[in-house]
Amino acid sequence: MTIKISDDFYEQTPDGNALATEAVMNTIRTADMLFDSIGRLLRPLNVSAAGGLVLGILRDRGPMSPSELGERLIVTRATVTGLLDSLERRGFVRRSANPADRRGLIVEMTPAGRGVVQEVRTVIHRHEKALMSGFSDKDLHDYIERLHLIQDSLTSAAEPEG
Amino acid sequence: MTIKISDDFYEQTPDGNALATEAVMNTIRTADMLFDSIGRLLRPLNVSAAGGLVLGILRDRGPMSPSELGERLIVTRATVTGLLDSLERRGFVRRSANPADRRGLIVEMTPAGRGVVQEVRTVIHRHEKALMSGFSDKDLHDYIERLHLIQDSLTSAAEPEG
DNA sequence: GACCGGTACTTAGGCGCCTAACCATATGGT
DNA sequence: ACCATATGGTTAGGCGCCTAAGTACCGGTC
Repeated sequence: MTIKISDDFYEQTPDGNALATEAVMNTIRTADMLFDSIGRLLRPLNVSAAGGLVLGILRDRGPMSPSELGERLIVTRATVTGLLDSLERRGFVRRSANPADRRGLIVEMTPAGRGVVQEVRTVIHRHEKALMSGFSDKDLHDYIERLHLIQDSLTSAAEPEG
Repeated sequence: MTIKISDDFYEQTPDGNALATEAVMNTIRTADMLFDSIGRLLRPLNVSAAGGLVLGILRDRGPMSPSELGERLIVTRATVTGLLDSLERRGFVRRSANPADRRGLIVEMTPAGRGVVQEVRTVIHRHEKALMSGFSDKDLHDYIERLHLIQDSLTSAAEPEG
């Protein structure tokens, strides 16, 4: 990501569909705004949105390897290295050797991390609820379903012989 | 952006709403997948998604200042500097002095940029149309409307005294 | 005509993401 | 045992984004 595109953008070509274009652009733009708003919310807690996710996973699932974190976050191991560097610098997380596999590490939260993760969660869930307060449960359901359809469409497009 | 979150993620807190959380997470995830897919599509053309947008705007609107580009893209001028550095390195864009204002620059496409932008547009619009082919126009309309509602909600949350 | 606040762009530094390449270790097959 | 291959993590380099700070210039005021 990230780029939002003014509404007036992107002339159509003959083989396009203006509504499809608008749907795609607005999905990206909305997500970007959401992500930014979460980042701003978390800033006072000294955590990034991505860092908050790492802590949340660690809290729910307990200590795990960087690789497993990467799988859950759906990012590469290289990205996890960077996230952990940052979280470790802030004292929220600790890397230790995995006694069962000398290549591997085990990542666990420190007490400081444990303290911040609850705040992160509370703040974010409150934010999400407020943002979506204009939607009924049915609306949200339909909306989520459409997102899933798009995701499916993307997945099958990416791996045609999946 | 960017982070996608496994579905099983994020335990709820009492003042949250699981559907709202899911809606937010899936919006971000979907957008990220969309953005990635566009990036992959554009890679053979030697343009990034953001670069493609810059070229598209320049094509539709003609030469303009970096500041105006930033407004249209909704990014800071610093970001535009980087985008233009990259596009200029690839020979798609040229910066020249603005005779009317010695602080300012004018950005315009080179012939190479003009050549690539049509390809970019065709490829992306075809992609978007294919992705959304399972949706009726009404579906797309409703979907886009919901995205707008979320954007409005975010905007009013960001500037309470707007 | 000197000054001051605002505007245009760049630079520096940080985060999050990626790919490619590189160690170290693990593991399965012969 | 030995080698090929696979896996775990890091590093290097690139992109896109940001904030903060710096330089250059504009325009209006006194």
